Amino acid sequence: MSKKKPDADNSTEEKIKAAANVVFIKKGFAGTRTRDIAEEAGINLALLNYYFRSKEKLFDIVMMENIQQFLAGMRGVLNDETLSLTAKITAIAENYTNMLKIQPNMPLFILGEIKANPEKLVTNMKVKEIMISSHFYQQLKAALNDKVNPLHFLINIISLAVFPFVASPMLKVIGELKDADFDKMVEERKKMIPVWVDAMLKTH
Amino acid sequence: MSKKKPDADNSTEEKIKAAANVVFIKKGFAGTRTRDIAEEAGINLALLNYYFRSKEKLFDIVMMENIQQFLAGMRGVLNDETLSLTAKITAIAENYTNMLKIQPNMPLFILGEIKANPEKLVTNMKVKEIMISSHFYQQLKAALNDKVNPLHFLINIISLAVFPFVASPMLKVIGELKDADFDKMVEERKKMIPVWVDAMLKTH
DNA sequence: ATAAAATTTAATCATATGATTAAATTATTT
DNA sequence: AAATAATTTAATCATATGATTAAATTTTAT
Repeated sequence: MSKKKPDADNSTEEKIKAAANVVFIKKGFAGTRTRDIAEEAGINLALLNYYFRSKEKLFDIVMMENIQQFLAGMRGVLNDETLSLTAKITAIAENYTNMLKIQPNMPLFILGEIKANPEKLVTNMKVKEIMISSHFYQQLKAALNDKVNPLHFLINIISLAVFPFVASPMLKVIGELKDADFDKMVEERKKMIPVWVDAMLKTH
Repeated sequence: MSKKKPDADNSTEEKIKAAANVVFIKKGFAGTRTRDIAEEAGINLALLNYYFRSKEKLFDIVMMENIQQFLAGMRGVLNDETLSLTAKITAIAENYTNMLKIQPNMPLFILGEIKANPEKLVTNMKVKEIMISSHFYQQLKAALNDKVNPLHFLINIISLAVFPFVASPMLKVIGELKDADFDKMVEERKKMIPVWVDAMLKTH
């Protein structure tokens, strides 16, 4: 039962998960071959099944850890009672942008897989509670005087921050953007999104 | 060379394309089995290859027609010189929303497949020309006095209109939305998006 | 050092899936 | 109606891919 290398992290298992993450995010579940994951991890195919039993089990684990990590990052900001609404929006936009600059393929991957299998999200994560019961959501509600469903603004903020990454291949064509130009735009948006959202809020 | 039924539209071919559209949009390229398309079309598998030679060829055709149809719908609005900028934004938001209510899975499908194969878009479509050289884009540029890249607002408008559909499975969980509630929100957004975008424009 | 346990591998299996073929059926032309 | 062309099908092929197995190797415990 004891580990081969109790001092190091369970390196093989982690290596497979990291490799799976890379390949799954790049190709989606259906497009991924377990052999690709094995190669990316520098191990044999059988070893993958030895550790994770099946492609789907491995996928579920990697997927869940991704979402968990994502929510963890956001949770702190959403419930920091010292931050004003505008300050929170700024922090959210920065959080998303910084994360997505590192993992630009994540949103499309997550959205695609949730669509393919919505019940997994419902069952395993408590996204709803984290969002709706957050201090941020209450501030939003207050700012809107019950005139508009706050969900609209949750959508708006996430849209403005995330959509550019989801649509980046198309934007690069339409706008003839190099990677550096895209980065520059995304940085500009970090600053402008809070201003824009403030202006939108004031229309109600 | 003559057709079996010259009066009717080439019904079998069209039936296969329609079926392929349904299945591809639902499952993506990798997740789609040609047998599923055949079944959906009510024909035999071999017939699919008889007409379209291969899965990929069929996919390319269906994909291109989708994008073409989409751009065609937008093109008229973008270049209608009688419409003010705000009127165009209203029309764009309505156009997108109405289209996406019928084909809600389209954006995720298109974005996913473009990511998997960006060069196809570049080669076959002239998205860039249609967008950047449009009357709409010039109006946007004028309204911004060269202070901000107009591309930001192209992104903003599309984000606000399209993202809710891309993220709908997640939104339905977060906001506990039934299909009817989601429809209602989307209808509300049709009216609010132009107001919001106006407010955003005025911040520059 | 030896035994036991854990890890890794090569080889193989079973199935799914894109594609082809040759024959049968249906429509069109003469 | 007969001949020709177009359409449709069942059967089959070839390959890709997820998974398993049994043996080899490496690590850990005694």
